[in-house]
Amino acid sequence: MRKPLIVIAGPTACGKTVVSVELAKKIGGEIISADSMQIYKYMDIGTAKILEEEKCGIRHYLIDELYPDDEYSVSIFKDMAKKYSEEIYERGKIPILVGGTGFYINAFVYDTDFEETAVDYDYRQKLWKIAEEKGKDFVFEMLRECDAKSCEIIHPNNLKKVIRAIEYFKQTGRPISSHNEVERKKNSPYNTAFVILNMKRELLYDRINKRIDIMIEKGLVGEVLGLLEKYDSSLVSMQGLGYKEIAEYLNGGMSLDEAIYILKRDTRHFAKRQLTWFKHQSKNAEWFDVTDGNVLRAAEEIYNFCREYLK
RNA sequence: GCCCAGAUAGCUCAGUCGGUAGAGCAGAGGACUGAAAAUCCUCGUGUCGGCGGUUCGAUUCCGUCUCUGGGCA
Repeated sequence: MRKPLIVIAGPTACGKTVVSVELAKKIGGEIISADSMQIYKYMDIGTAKILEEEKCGIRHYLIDELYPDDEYSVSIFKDMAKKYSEEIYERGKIPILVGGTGFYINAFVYDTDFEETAVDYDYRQKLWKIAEEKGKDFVFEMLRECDAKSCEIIHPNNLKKVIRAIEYFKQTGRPISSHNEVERKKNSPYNTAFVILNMKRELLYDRINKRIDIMIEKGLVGEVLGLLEKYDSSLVSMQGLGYKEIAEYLNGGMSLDEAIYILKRDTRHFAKRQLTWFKHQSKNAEWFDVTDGNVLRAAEEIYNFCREYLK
């Protein structure tokens, strides 16, 4: 018997947080955040992190658990999420995976195997340097020697992925392309009610723009300033939307207006990428339109949809 | 009122020594399996301001009108 699991996904600013709390109340669920940025402490305004009072007593996991200079990745997420979900089942509750990081969600839902190898940062650095000196194509040809199949899948310009594929081969002696093929065919160990929230594009973009204005009003600049006093701007956490743009403004790279313009634009682009992911990578998902902004109605409909999976 | 400079894609602009046009941004679509809020790929027809004239042919040259900057009064 597969264990019940609820997933609430959707693009940024579509209202996942509020809907998920409503649903958790109805079904006796606890929330696990599938978000690559809300995991970090001190990054509150820019990540639109849920406030304590908004949690309504519902337990939330994987929020505020790491420091901005801690390592975080799909693999770490999956392990932590798995640990928490088991605790939730033991307590007789239902885990609700909520977030916009589709890659993380799939890793958990399909229990993707990331093997035991550690990330080899030095080797990545070395390959990055080779690319700088001899060009991306040179590194791409290096990949061809160990994993020709990946060369058909990965674009030569996508250095990051080319390097990861080479790193994977170095560590395991097997091509990442065949590993991916196996993982992709996996069946989920969960009986998942996969919910995706969406709304009219125009409205979504409008909400994103407004949300960023509110972040600025709430003091995003001060938050980033505080982070920069303690942490390096090259950290992965500091590449998050809202952090890298404001950091650039604070470093004198652009005006505040420019930074805000770019932040809004890039967040819109990000929302589009999320939607593309869900559209094609989230199989058997049920889409719910929340254009009308009626959270209670949405929660009710989603509740009815989920009940099937909880029997 | 006079003089100058503009008016071309949603925006900023390039260009056509006369053969109906192209960049960046916006926008749209897509990929993705240990950096994912990351990384990468694809997509550009629009009365070339209006009306006349010259010409086989005008967005391009000429005239005129309208609008927008700037200058002089």
